[in-house]
Amino acid sequence: MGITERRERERENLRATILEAARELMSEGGMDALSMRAIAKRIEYSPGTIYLYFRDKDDLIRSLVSEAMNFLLRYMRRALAEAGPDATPAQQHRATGYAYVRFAMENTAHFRVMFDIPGVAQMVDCPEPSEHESMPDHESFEFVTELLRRAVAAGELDVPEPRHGALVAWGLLHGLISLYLSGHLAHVVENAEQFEGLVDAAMDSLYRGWLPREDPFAGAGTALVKEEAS
Amino acid sequence: MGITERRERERENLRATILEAARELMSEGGMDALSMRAIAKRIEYSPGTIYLYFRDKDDLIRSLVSEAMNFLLRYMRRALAEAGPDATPAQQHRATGYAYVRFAMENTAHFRVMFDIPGVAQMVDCPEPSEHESMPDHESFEFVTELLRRAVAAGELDVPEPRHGALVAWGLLHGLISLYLSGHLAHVVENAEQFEGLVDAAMDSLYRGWLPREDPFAGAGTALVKEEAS
DNA sequence: GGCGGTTGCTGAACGGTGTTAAGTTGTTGG
DNA sequence: CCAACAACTTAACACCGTTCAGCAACCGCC
Repeated sequence: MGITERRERERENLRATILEAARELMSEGGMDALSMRAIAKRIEYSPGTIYLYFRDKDDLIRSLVSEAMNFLLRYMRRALAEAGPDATPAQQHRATGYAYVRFAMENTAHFRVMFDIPGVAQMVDCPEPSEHESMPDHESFEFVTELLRRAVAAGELDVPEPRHGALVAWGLLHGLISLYLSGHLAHVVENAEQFEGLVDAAMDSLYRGWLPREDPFAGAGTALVKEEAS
Repeated sequence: MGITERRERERENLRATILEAARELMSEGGMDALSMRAIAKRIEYSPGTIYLYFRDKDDLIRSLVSEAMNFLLRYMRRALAEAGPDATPAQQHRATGYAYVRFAMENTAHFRVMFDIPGVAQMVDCPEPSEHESMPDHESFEFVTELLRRAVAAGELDVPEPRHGALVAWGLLHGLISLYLSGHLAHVVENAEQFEGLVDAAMDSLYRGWLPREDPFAGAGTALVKEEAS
């Protein structure tokens, strides 16, 4: 059965080659440069060949996103490892946040294909059953939530609802990155360093809101800024 | 000179008609449905005609974005008016935040064209000199910053750097909306009401971090969660 | 009144896109 | 040895943004 195995291997090989070419094109020229014909030309195959390995362009992008998700996960794991074994849960959470930002800065094209394309989330979430391994999208999210939960258990933070808290932190960083990458902050933050400062300030604001209070009555102050009219 | 004026009026009229058709197509079928040919068919003109009123598809989109920006601004002004004349600055700030979210929910297509398309910010920022009235993009941003500054002046909030603070609030809401609209929160927040709850929680976290503290030493706790290794 | 020039618009074309179906190889198994 | 199959190509289809020659209808002017 060595022959059929070699066939299988070669088949997987071409599939990987296609994905690699797609990844390169995306990184080099953005999403516009990612066309089926361009991929075909780069790997020196006919455009039709790609459709023997991917049902769709969407299918191909789905694989690209899945790849990028795993890549992001590695960023976060590495940040966790670099934070050291005696880092507190809150420190670990902050480290994963920075990893998210760093991933977006160092792999802008991947970040964009993950989050800019409408409907890509549904695509990755529900592939045809057993098509490919499911995405680590909310796997990593659950992981971050767990960090927050541990920080609460340790008395380090006071997050009313860790699930919400994780979402808030994610949204905060994601929004800042998104606005920065799309150029809407061009008039406010001029370069990457300034943006890092902004991220720092954002995290400070967030964690300061989550600090446990000695004064048991201090929490009531929140109502101050709550809107009364719906 | 009534004739040339009528000509001018008719010209502007067709321009407006084109924009209206584009707006409708965008709202109905998303960004994919917004093609020059589809616009032409809808207004019953030849595709080439559009190029007599807009240099580019980008130019057309730029106008669409400019429109949407003004629309968003109206949302925020209205929210401010509805908040009442005796609303505190912080309450006003929160109201504009909700207006931002409401705008995104009720005009998803407009929101997308404003923020999803790469490079649209630069397009709107620097149109050819005196092409059209400049965008209210960071006009509204400056306005929100001012609200925050006033809240600080009134002793209602303690925001170290209002400019950063406004960005953080913007990023937080924008990120949550962006993630929600792209479907990445589908597994965590199931419907619009849950999302509103999430927005509430996010705002609570944010403002809680900005509450002024009686205890002058409490602020030092922020360092607790700051990462030491770079 | 007729005429040159301008204006507003058309329709076809060009090169690009994703996608598919028929056709062409080369290999393999009975 | 030949039928079946797999991998791949080729050519087409329908769409896209964009351009440009041409064509009526109208303008001011002689």
